[in-house]
Amino acid sequence: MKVKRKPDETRGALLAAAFEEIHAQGFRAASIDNILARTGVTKGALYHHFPNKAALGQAVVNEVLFTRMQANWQQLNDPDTDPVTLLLGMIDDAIAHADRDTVALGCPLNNLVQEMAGLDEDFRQSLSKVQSAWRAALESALQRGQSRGQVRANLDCEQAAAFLVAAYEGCVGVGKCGAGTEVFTICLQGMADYLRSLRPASQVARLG
Amino acid sequence: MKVKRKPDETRGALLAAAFEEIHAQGFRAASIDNILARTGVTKGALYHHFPNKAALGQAVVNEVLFTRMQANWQQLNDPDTDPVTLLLGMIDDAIAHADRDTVALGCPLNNLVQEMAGLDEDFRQSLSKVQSAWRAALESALQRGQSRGQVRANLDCEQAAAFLVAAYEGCVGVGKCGAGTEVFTICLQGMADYLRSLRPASQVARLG
DNA sequence: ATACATACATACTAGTCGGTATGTATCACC
DNA sequence: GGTGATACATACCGACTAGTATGTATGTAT
Repeated sequence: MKVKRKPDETRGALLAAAFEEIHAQGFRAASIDNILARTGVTKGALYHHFPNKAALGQAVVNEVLFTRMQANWQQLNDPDTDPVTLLLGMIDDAIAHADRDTVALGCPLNNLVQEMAGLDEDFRQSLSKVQSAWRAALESALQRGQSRGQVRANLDCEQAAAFLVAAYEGCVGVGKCGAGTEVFTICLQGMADYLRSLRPASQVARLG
Repeated sequence: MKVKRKPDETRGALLAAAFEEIHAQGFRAASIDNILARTGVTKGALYHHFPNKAALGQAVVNEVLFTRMQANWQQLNDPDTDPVTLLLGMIDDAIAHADRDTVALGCPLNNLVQEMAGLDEDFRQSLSKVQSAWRAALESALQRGQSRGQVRANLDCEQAAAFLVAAYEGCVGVGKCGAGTEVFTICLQGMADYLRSLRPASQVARLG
C-alpha cells in the first residue's frame, strides 16, 4: 500500500491537534500520545517536525494562537463604527454565545499565560508578543476614536488598552469558576459599563 | 531518642508547604515528594492526614487560601473611609510592592481557578466559595458607600463587584506575561481610572 | 500492666510520560 | 536508475510520580 507523504499537512494536523489538547489540558498535562492518537501521526513523525514538546508548544502559540486571535481583533479596524460601540458589540456577542463548555475551557492565551509564563522564558516571550499585539490593536482603535471625538479626550489610551485586555481575560478567567455562565455574564456586563464610561461625557446620555 | 508527636503541627506544616508548592508549580505539577522534602514529614504521615493529593489540595484552598484572602479584604469593612478610596489605596499598595517575583507567581486563587476549575468539580466548588466571598465583601462595601453618597447611585453593585474581582485577577494574570512589573502596573492604573468612575459625578473633580 | 488507637516511617508497586534508537519507505535530482 | 536526503514508523528506555503495604513507635484508656 502506497502512502502519499504530505509534510505540510502532517505538521498542520499536529499543530491543530496540539492546540486543542493544550487548550483543554494545559501545556504540561497535554499528552504527546493523545496528540498522536487524535491525528493518527506517529511519534517518529512528530519528532521529525519538532525537536521536543516545548518547541511544539511554542509553534502552537506563534502560528495557531496568534493567527486565531489576530482574526478576532481585526474587526476593531472598521473605520465606520466608533471603537466603544465595536467593543460593546463584541461583549454582547460573547454573552450571547457563551455556553458552559466554552466558558469552562477559557481563553487559550490566558490559560497558557497563567500556566507557563512564570516557568519558561521562551514561552513567556511568545505569549507576550500575542498579548502586546492585542493591546496595540486596542490602543490604536481607541486613539482613532479619540481623534474623532468618540472617546473621552482625557483617556490614556495605552493604559485603557492594557486594562481592557486584563479585564477581559479576568472575566473569562473568573467565569471558569462558575457552575454555569452567570458569573461570566455578569462580569462582562460590568465591563460593558466601564466601556461606556470611555465615551465623551456629552455622548453618555445619548448612546446606550 | 524520644520524638514528640504533634499532629496539628504536622498537618499545619504540610498545608503551608503544600500551599507554597502549589502556588509555584500549580496543583497537578506540585510534587508530593517536594512537599515532604520541604517539611521533613514522611509519606506515611502525609497519607495519614490526607486521604489523597486532591484532598490535600482542597484543604489548602479551604483552610490556607480562604483565610489568607479573607484577611486581605477585611480592610474593606473600615467604616471611616469610603470604599473607592480604600480600593484605590489597595491598588497603590499593590503597585508599590510589586516586584518581579511576586508578579511572576501570580494570585494563588486565580492560578488554581485557571488550572483546576474545569477539571475537578470538588476543586471548582471550593474555589468558587472563595471567589464568592470576595465578591460579596466588595459588594457590601460598595453598597455601604452608595448609601452614604460616596458611590454613584445608579451603580449595580453586584455587577461592579464581580467585574472588580475579574479585573483585578486579570491584571495579575496578564502581569505574569510581562518581563518586569510594567504591564502589571499599567493595568492597575487603568483599573484605578475605572474605580474613580464609580464615584458620584459631583465628586469626580474634587477627589483624585 | 494490658489493650488498643493514633501517628508516623520505609520500601515498593504500577503506571505514565517525554524522548530516543533504529529501521524503512518515499522523494528530488543527477 | 542509482543515491542521498527527507519523512515517516516502531520498539524501547529511563526518569518520575501518586499511591500502597507493611511495620513501628507513641499516646491513652482501663
